Amino acid sequence: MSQAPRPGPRKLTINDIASEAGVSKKTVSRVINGEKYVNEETRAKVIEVMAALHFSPNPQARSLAARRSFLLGMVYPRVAASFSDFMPYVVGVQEGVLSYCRAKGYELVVHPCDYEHADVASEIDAFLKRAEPAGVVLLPPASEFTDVLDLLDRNGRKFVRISQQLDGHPSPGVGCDVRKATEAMTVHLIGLGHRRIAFVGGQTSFSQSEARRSGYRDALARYGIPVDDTLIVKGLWSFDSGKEQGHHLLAMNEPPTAIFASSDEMAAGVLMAAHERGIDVPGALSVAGFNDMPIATRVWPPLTTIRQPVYDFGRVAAEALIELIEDPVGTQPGVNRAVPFELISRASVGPVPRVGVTSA
Amino acid sequence: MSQAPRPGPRKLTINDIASEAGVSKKTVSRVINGEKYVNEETRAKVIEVMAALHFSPNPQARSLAARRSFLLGMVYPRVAASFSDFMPYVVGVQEGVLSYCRAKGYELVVHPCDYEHADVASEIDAFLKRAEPAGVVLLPPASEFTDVLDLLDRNGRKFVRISQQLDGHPSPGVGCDVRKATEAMTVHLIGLGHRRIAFVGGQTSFSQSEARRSGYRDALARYGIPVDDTLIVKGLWSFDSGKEQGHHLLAMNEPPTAIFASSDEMAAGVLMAAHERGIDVPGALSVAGFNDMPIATRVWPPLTTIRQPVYDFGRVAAEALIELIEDPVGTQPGVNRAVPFELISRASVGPVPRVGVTSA
DNA sequence: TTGAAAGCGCTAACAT
DNA sequence: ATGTTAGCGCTTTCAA
Repeated sequence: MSQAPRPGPRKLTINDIASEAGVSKKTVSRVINGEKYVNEETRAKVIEVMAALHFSPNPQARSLAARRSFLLGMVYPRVAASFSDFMPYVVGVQEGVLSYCRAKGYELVVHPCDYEHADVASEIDAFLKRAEPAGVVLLPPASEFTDVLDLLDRNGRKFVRISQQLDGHPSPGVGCDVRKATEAMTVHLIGLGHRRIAFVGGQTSFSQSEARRSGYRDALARYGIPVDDTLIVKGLWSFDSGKEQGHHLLAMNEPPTAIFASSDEMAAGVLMAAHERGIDVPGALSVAGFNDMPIATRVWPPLTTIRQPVYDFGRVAAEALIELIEDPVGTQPGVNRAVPFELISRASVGPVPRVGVTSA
Repeated sequence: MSQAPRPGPRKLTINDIASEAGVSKKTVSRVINGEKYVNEETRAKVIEVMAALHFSPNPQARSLAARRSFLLGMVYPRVAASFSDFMPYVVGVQEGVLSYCRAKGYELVVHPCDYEHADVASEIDAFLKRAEPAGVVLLPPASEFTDVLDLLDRNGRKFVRISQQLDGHPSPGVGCDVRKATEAMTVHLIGLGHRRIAFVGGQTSFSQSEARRSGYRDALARYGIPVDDTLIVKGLWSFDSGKEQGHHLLAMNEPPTAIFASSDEMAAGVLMAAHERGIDVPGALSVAGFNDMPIATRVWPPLTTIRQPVYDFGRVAAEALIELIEDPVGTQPGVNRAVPFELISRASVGPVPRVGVTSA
């Protein structure tokens, strides 16, 4: 019967390997940890015995004795139900982190958390106490909550932030320059002749919303285009809010010729609003998104957008974190690592329409 | 300076709590583990001291001494790059698992793995050896690979499968009856007058593809509709393959009036093919999907589909797994738990067109 | 380059 | 209801 509570052969320990290989347990330990000063023949013998017996050292015992954990933590928002545009971001980062930490012998403990309720900082702290990972990668929005960062700092936790605000805290940060990316997209639209460019931002509580908005403003300023505040609206990052704001903008007396939404999810919502109003995209309206999520190529027309290399975020963050853990003296704590973004041009953006015909 | 390698106050141990509370360390241990036979006053005192000192027991030491892990593992396919339709499934299950295992004091170690290369069974086995979780939740396709299940069994691992094939192995399984769900959707289409119903299945190597196909066949049989094999095609679960198969089907001399794709991703691809051919959905063609993923409501028209309660899969699987771990004698190993599916009716499916006009 | 002894922080087994 | 002792499987420290 499957999974019956049978005793099984007693689990192998380092002692079994030691006696089988004819060395002391300490020597086996040295081989396991790749230490220097082991005779190459001894090492080979030990490795051979371990392989033959399918031995694998007990990670908990190792952690206890060495006073170090072989676990890395990752903190991010719950994304299954709401907030789903963020899902590919989280998963991408997660796989990036794993690609590196596996190679370094760490496993990943995940901690999605609810940001609606309660005291997030102590919730995260409690997680760290329960799991005791060697370090933790923080994704937005936790990576941008000062009270979280300060608490972790006070408790001597090692962490790396993945954030749009690299210089938001004196701890290592990884991310793209979002302000610059937003500016690049806006310049792209201006280059196609657009002048009435609307901007659908996110909730102001997220600092990245602000970064995106200022990139938009800077680009307009650079080309001497006056900022029309009625063209700057706020969504909630969601599809529905994008649709709502799209309808709002397209119902204006003098509607924009281009709408730049600061997430693909919202851009898809804008697209839906245009469809519902019979407005041709990109003939009468250009729509741009942000993030290059899967949805960007699932809608019609596919979205021009900004790609953030989320997998790289994860890999680079894991790299920085493991450096911090394994070489706490050599590492500059506050060093940030910027990863380049990419403007992806697809069919949802085109030249400004010749005449002011934008609605049916 | 943030995250400097400072010594910090020596970490608290159970001994500190014991002396502070004026009891032995064993009593503290009893309180931590919620054991019976502790005087209520003593218990209260210990709890008070632990709270006051912000004490949290070292999980690694606990695991070592008690010879049990407080980690649960989760094995699933890598979904960031390819295969992205599966992402919400994985994330949903993950959050379901977490909702239950946190409540029970377990943390979750994740293991996305590549199924393209190598020996999956030993790859998973190596993960279990490195992390030594108390048990593991297997998602498809690992949950349907007999060699994986057999190896885990031989090694005395505790696991629960989330799978479409509940009776595919004598170990606990959680999932929906997919054959029945496919049948229900086909019957739904038949009820709307459709007779030429195409079916876009998945890769035959996945057993769930077969279950879905047979549900389709059964429904047709029940209504005395002959099976036209040219209407049964294979995709790769992906958007692109759905689009390709959609074009193929719609280019037929006598094209189907309804296309039932066995994933939303593929259904979205079919929709795209219809758009490209100027075929009105649902006026001239009905399109149904499977899974009720976010994309189902991001396309136009939104997809009629089958919802699988993935969060519940996760929660129920964690429940079953922890039962297996904590009460290995009382649990029936082979007990499966079916979770009900739901047919979600949206605008992509309508009555069969009056005349045979299906293309522009 | 190797080994012996001590102990990481906790729980099991057996007292009392 | 509580305490004592021994040890979980490994690494550290120090000696050889």
